[in-house]
Order: sequence, then structure tokens, then C-alpha cells
Amino acid sequence: MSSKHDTLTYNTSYSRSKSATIEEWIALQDAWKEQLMLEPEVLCSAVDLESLLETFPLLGGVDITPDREHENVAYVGIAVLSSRTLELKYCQTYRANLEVPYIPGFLGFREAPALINAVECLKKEKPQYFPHVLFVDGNGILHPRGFGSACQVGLFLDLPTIGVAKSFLNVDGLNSLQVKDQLYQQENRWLPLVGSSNRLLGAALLSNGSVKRPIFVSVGYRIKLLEAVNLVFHACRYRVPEPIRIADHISREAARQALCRMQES
DNA sequence: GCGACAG
DNA sequence: ATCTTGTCGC
Repeated sequence: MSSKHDTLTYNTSYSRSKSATIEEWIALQDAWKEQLMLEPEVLCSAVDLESLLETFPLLGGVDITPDREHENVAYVGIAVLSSRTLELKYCQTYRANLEVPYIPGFLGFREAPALINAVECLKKEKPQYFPHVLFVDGNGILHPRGFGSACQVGLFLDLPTIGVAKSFLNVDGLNSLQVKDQLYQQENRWLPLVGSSNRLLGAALLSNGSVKRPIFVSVGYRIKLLEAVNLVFHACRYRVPEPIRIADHISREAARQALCRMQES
């Protein structure tokens, strides 16, 4: 793996700068949510995996590992795989500056600009590997205001995205324990998540036969939940879909390398 | 005040 | 996200 990575610049148009207040962020999420053009979703016809793989030949995954020394520095990993074979086609890491802290419910304001920049770099430098759908570490519409980081990334890239969270964010009357109980009781390996608003918000998945802790999948942008669930199952060799697992691995490695270089000097 | 809190 | 050892299993 190359230890060379480009430094990303922060594009404030995606998050309106560091001086924004929480109220302004909420207003932005509410406004952006309207642009998702979401039709209230129903679990209708079964999805054909073959046609899914034709629609999405390349699967992308992004993840971020924070720098141990600098609060506002992080390493973005991006991985692109063949959807049919899960063969790794391309991966790269980038150093990025994060301009705002993490606040629960506003992860996208911290991470999305760096993730978006990484995908745009890929589009420019290796257009043949530009993915047809992007797995994002975090939630899509399974979010207090229906606009998680995966929505933010997808909307501004105009690219289908799937939110994949490793822990549950209590939202719309849904609670982590009750969701897990319900999932474990039934025989299916996944459970649709319907909140007290009666809307379908996402799904809890036991992604692999040997996995005990669920992951939580929700629509980010321009994809159906059933398509997202099928793609996630297909892409899971382990608990987390391969594109995200690889992106996580290389971004951690980049952070580790940076720490080593720092301790040398 | 209390609990909950993606990464 | 991170703090943290061993242990069981393929």
C-alpha cells in the first residue's frame, strides 16, 4: 500500500462553516431532507440479485479514522470492488482536515465534506473506478431528522448511497434493546425497522451466519431499502460490507503510519 | 433532572 | 472514534 496521500481541502459549501449553530444545522438537514425526493417506502416485490449487480457493477465504500494527535485531522479510506466478485479494484487514502467536532445527530457535518472530496478525487483521477453505489459508515434516513451522513454524502455527490451503522441510534420510538430482541426471536436474518410514525426507516441485519451483533442499514440516497439490504448481504463476508471494511482497514493503516512518522521526528 | 448519544 | 487481554474457533 502506498504511503503517499493527497491532502484534502475542506469545502464549506457542504456544511456552512464552523461558526454555524446547531439550529442552523437542523435547518439545513430539514431543507436537504426535502431534496432527497423520498417516496414513502413499502417492502414490495422481491429484488433480483442478478439485476442488482447489473445496475451496480462497482461498489464503493468510505470510512474515516481520526488522527491520534490532531483533533481536526483524519484519514479517509476509499475502496472500490466489483459487485459480482467482490474483487478489490481500487483503493486510496487521503489526509483530510475536519473543521467541526462530532455531535450526535450531526456526524455528516464533520465527515461528509472529507468523504465527498475523496470520491470527487477518485472521479477525477480514476474515472473508470467511479462506483455506482457508495456504502457509508453511518446512517441514512434512520436518523432523528431523517437525514444522516449517508444522505448528505449521496445528495451532494448525486450518487446512490447506503448507510451502514454498527450501533443503533434510537429514533422515532425505536429502541436498541427492543429491536435486537425482535431480531433474535424471529428466524429471518433481517428485520425491517418501522418507527411509531409507521414509516419504514431501515433494517437490522445479521449480516453473516456467525455474526451475533446486528448492523443497521438505511437508505442514503437514490436507492430502495430492499435493494440496499440485498446489496449489503451480498457484500458481507464478515459483519460489515467489504467496501467499508476495506476502507476502514486502509484508513486505520494510514493513521497508524502517520503516528509512526510523527514519533520518529 | 434523567437517559441517550451514528463516528 | 478510543481506552483494553485473553480466549475460543476455523
